[in-house]
Amino acid sequence: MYIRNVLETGFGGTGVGFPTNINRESRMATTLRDIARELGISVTTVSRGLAGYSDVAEDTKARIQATADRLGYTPNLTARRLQKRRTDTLGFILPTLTPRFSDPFFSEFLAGVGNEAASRGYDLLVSVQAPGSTEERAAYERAAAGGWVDGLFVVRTRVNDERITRLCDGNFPFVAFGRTECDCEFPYVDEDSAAGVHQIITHLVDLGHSAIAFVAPPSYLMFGRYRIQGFYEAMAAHNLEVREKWIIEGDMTQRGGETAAQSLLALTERPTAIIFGNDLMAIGGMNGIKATGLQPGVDIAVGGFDNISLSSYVTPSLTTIEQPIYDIGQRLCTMLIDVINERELTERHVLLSPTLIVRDSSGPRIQAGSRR
Amino acid sequence: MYIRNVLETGFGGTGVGFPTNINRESRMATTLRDIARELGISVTTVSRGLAGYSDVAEDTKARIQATADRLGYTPNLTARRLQKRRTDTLGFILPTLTPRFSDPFFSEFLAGVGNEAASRGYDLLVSVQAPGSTEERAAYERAAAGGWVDGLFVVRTRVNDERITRLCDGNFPFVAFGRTECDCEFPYVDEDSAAGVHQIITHLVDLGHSAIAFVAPPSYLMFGRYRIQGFYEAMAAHNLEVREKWIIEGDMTQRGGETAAQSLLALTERPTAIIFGNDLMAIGGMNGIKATGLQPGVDIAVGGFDNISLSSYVTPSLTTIEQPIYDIGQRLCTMLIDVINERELTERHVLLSPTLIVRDSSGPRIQAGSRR
DNA sequence: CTTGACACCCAAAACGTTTTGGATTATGCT
DNA sequence: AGCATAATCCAAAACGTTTTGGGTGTCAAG
Repeated sequence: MYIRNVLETGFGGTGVGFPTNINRESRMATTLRDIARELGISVTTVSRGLAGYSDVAEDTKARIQATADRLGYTPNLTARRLQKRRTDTLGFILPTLTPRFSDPFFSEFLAGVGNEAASRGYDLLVSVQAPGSTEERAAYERAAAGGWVDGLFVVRTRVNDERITRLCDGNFPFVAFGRTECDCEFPYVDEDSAAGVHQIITHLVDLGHSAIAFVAPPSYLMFGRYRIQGFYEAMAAHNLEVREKWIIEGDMTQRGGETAAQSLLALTERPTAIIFGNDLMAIGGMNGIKATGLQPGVDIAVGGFDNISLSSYVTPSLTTIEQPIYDIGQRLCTMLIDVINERELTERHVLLSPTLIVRDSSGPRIQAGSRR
Repeated sequence: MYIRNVLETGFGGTGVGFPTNINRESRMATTLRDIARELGISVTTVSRGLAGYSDVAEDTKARIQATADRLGYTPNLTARRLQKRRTDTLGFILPTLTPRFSDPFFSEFLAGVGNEAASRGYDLLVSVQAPGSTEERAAYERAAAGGWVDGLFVVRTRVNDERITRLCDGNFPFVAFGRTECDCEFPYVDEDSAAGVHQIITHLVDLGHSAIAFVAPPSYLMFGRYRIQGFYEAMAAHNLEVREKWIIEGDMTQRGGETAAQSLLALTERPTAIIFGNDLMAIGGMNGIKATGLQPGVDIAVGGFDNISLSSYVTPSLTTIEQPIYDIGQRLCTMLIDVINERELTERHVLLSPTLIVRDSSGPRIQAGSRR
């Protein structure tokens, strides 16, 4: 016999290859039609009644509501979305460097975005994809064209970020945490990383340091770029020499910070201070320093970036640059909702001034002994 | 004039009150119909062609694919979902105690779930809601009935968890991280918390401790309950006296651990060891201990729970009970997908045996001097 | 020259909602 | 009575996809 309606080959779309769902009979949700049939009125009236249109008599409204409650009616979101052509959902594609990541950055950002979204009646669709992967590209593609979400958050912007150019081209609503190098104009919130590095270097110089190393974030990330740039500028502004060996690119993890610190301390000419591109690396770095028998905050000054909630709890507590990720998430969320609803943004480009948080890891004033 | 079709009153459903979307004309996505019209064939054939049915001539398939690519076709997921009656989306309602949370637990769990989901072609819908709030209830209601998601993760199970009873009643696919006290049967993964506490207490007893305090997780959380219970049992097993004053309920945050530690050390009869209900509290607690001039790991032994990635980076490094949250997330995700697709689970109830990770915070063997 | 088998295609229905464009009846006003 | 107005209600279309239940033409075997 000739078999039809059976999927033999691969899939064309983005669907998934699971066996067709056997009828889950126990879960027959009640629909508008059920209510309508029950009351002997039309589906239209039920729909409009529930939606509160003045079109429907108060008395009818009440009866509709009553049977809706009795039958345990919940609107089918998918159908609603199809008709309204909006999903009331915001998308967020997590760029995880390592599959097994655990970056407080994300949970804090998610908290800010999530709380704000929830209070505005939006849901959050999260997808985890390796940055630059084809899967990531596919996810953005799907987002931009498939009615997957109403708008997107782009985080950890990259230098020449193809995600952004793609979304700009497609004219898809999105907001970014961070800037990028491209011609297109888009709403973003960013922290002035260069200014942050400047502050921390000034702080270290004030403490008497001049041999300052930098464990940089990956340079393909825009904020990495800015921080590195800021590092050079600030060093120049203080007339300090920059040694190329004292600049190492880290991978944003504790382990990365640890190994970076150790390789810096293995140099014949050691720095007296190390700035890390984020707190996670700084915390790992301090461990690396301890492992070589030195004390961070005493023998080596350490500075971080982000002020994650744990940085005040490590020992020594971490001198760092505050980055209010939660607030940024919240703010970006309201911005995105405004963009989606085509409201004018009061500010399309927000550049936050960082604040230095001095704790113990930068240590006390040192003798000018190590000056060169 | 009488105005119609304008929403004067509130909404009936779960919709949101934004102005009706002004036609975003620039974003007219191409549909199957566009492709069909272009090729002069039917929508059916286009759909089946893209889906790879043998129903369609190879040549036609190729032409369909070509124009689909040319027109930049992406299937409308909402329409697909409505028709297929499945969303290929898994739901996750984050119970955040404080609005401004930042718990590595969630980011790690999200990573595990998210990676697994992505590789299986599922998306993740995340909502942030305060535990026990009406909004949380509404979110679960919507999930269970509205075709919002295909299945749910329930985390941080509570004693007598109404979320679980509700989902069981509704026969909705879900899996839980943790058990609960109710009659219903459901798939879960949990760690044997009681056994974990047992291990850590045995470790402390081996080191010579007998005056052991416990900063417990909230007792309305099921794992809190188990850990408290385990504490009593283990103490009894070692013939150690439990002082009620040495048991404090914490709020799972660093700050909570800090204040708990300080109030324990303010007692006239001090414990020599403190076990914290999670690593976050333990890290905060160690700071509290330092603040009173004592050294954790030297004057006071400290144990945690979870083994978050930072616990090996604090000073002293934290002795704790490993809880492989990432793996649990991954495992729960495959379980949930199996449940959704009505496959038999190989294991419906997984109870993981914890492993003790000894680091510096539990300190060396002490004199039996403080024995009573 | 039938008769199947086969390869390819399609119209219509369905999913559950909202919107459109009236229809129907009652009410008040000249 | 005649006419506008108000108060309710509703059938049908639409959203974009997949599934159902066929149809049509070709070719080889009888």
